[in-house]
Amino acid sequence: MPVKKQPKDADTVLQPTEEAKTKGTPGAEETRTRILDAAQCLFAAQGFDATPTKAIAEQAGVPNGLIFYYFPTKKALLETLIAERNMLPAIQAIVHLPVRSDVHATLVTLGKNYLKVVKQHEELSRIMLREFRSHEDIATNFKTLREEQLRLIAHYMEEAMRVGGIQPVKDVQVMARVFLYNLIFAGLVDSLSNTPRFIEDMVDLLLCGIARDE
Amino acid sequence: MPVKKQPKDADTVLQPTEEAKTKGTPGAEETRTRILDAAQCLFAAQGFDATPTKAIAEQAGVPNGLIFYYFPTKKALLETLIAERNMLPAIQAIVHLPVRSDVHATLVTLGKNYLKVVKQHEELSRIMLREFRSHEDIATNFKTLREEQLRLIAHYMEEAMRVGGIQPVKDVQVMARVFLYNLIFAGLVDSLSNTPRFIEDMVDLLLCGIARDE
DNA sequence: GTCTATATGATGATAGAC
DNA sequence: GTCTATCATCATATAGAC
Repeated sequence: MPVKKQPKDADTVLQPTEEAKTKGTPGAEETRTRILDAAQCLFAAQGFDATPTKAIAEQAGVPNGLIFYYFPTKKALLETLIAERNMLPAIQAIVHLPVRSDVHATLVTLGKNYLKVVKQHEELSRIMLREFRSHEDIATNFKTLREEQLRLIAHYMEEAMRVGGIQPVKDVQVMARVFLYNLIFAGLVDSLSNTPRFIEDMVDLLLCGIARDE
Repeated sequence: MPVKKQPKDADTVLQPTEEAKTKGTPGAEETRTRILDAAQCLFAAQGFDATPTKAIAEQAGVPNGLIFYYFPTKKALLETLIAERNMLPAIQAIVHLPVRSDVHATLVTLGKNYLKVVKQHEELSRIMLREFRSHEDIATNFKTLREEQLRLIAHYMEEAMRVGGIQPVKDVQVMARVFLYNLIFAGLVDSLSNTPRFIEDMVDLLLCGIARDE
């Protein structure tokens, strides 16, 4: 059975195989990662069902059979991707940045950073958006992720407006939701509106034109 | 070769087969429709690649081989679905409704009607959202559809605010886009926020709290 | 137009040598 | 851990009887 770990950070490897220690041999961990990388890339581009394990093996540079040494089934490969490569930590990092007194600028920065994170996790996000109807666990993960993001963003917005001295016109929850949904859709579907301009316009709209260029 | 028509409205059938005229025999057109219905249902639930033609045939109550009498390939079946069952006419009907002097109420009605149309075309919309990355023609169709909807909604909003005597804070284009993207996402992904309350809150936010209960 | 039987190829997964 | 060869299954699509 393969070593199943949650390598959040690299370098936290438990027992780097003897060969990997001494020579340039790939090592089990790197092979596993290469398979995951290839699967992520292909699942995102063609979808889970349209991607043969053979294609994954080819892109990873390993024989087909080796995939099933590291993952019991093709589906487990998908589930591992979703479980191990979570974008939530990156979002948390963003909302821990300090807010400035300029609310508009703060929210625009938040939007740009958020879109940056989505782009960095684009393949995984696309996979989730595409497969969450077929796979219960992905649906759950996706939903939880959205709720967590909503919570974090709403909290950040609240803080930003408190510091900026702005009385929100409406519940911040609604603002956060409109903000989040638009950025997800803009980032994952309508790549054309993926411009800084769109974010500024949206924040402008959310803030009702006030607090601009404070 | 099968009769390829674009039955926008029913009853526009060209030559109802003799049997269909006289007896209760299904008739070619109905068989074709049943296959399309089954495909639509299954593609939406499991995805195109995960749906065998055999499953479509079973759900339609026809033998597997008959599918390929009406459609040359499985992919053609998908393309026919997208081409023949377009939701744009329904959207056009919505934005031809008269605007009232109460802008808030007008936009809330627009939102509710839009969500209703999306729900009526839910299966097709889900298919588009899921498959547009793999099929060029679906991507094009999807994009065009979004742009058309954006145009229609922006125009309708402009009219609503002109009649309501409200000076829009920002470009109506931005408002329309935020409105549309949120409703698509709410309707197709986050079914929980698919509530009248969400629409009202969103319109409230878009209108900056003004024009409420005029 | 409808149905049965089947060709042909690809797929996920396994066995076992190294 | 890595690799080759292969199994069993199921997929799309076709041929041809009715």
